[in-house]
Amino acid sequence: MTKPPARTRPRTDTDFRGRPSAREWVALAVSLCEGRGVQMTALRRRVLELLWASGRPTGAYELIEAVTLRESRPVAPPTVYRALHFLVAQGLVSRIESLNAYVPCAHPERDHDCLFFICSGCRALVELEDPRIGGLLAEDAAVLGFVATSRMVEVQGTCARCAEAGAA
Amino acid sequence: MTKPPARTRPRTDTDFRGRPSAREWVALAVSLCEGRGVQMTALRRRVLELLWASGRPTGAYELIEAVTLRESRPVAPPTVYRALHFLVAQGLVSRIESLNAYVPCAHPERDHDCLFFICSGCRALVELEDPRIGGLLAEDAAVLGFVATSRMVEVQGTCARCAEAGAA
DNA sequence: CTACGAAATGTTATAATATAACTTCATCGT
DNA sequence: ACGATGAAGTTATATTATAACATTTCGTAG
Repeated sequence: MTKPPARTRPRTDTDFRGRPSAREWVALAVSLCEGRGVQMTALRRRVLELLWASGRPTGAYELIEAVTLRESRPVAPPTVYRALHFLVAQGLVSRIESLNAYVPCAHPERDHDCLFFICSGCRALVELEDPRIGGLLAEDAAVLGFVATSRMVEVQGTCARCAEAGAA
Repeated sequence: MTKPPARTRPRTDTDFRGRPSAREWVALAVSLCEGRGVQMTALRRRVLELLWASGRPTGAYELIEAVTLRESRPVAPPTVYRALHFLVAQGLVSRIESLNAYVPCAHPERDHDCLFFICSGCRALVELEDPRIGGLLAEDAAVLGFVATSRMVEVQGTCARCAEAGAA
């Protein structure tokens, strides 16, 4: 009774680290940019690699430090912020508003309608696709005559692992 | 086929300004606090009134200025931030993450599962309740073994009025 | 009534996040 | 080479938020 008929199964990557190797994933991003006629420059790529390597939501200033280290030269905020803007615009990276942080998008090849589950215990993030949510949001937007350009759905809480461990 | 069976109708206030008068609404907030045994102090109430009066998502520093004016004395950031934390914790105010701004919650008496539609044309915000979204999020969380404590759903776009006017 | 504790607020300084404005560099087509 | 364009460098600053500690307020136990 409380269980609605399963229509489309939500799909998750449980932990977005892992599966595609860094190289595969970055290569995909590069080819997407080529296909769109936009430039995946060295800097943008570096930011993308570092973000992927981090394996968790990462703040801009943390990235600035990481790029500085990796390039062995000081890199100022606007440089990294510009790269991030580009990557977000290309759908390769999502900004997590409730953390002021950034994550690589697990499936940049698909037009993404992602939900983010953020564990306050371990700071990990799980990205999940559930097209049903997008459908309802579209429906609600239509009722309002509202033309949506982007959506963000972020759920705070405790992941399974941390819940077991009794953390918060 | 594409239309799911309507279960619960979404409900909106179209524009959260208007309907309840400032006095009614603040009185409701006060009585909720009494019922919970928490203190609605003069400062917290002042912040709430100013937020309600503003009629749109309002930044913390804008509120600081407004309180300063209204109280005819300088008020420092922590003072207002503390009031905002309290009001958010009590469900009287929502923080809009994608704007770094705050809005009074239209229906503090109900446990809220609100969606926010944010117009980039006129900066207005529409709050909408759609229990179906909360249901799906709960379902997805369950699949992950994730224990949710709070959610945010924010949709950016253009409201009906601005769309007509051809704004962006 | 006063002394205490708890909660709220005041005060000062600073942290964390992000962008404005302008300059320089690289690349590409002519 | 030349100029146009987009990217990146550079400097300064805006915006948002909190840490840390002092003071006030107020109910209540003694």
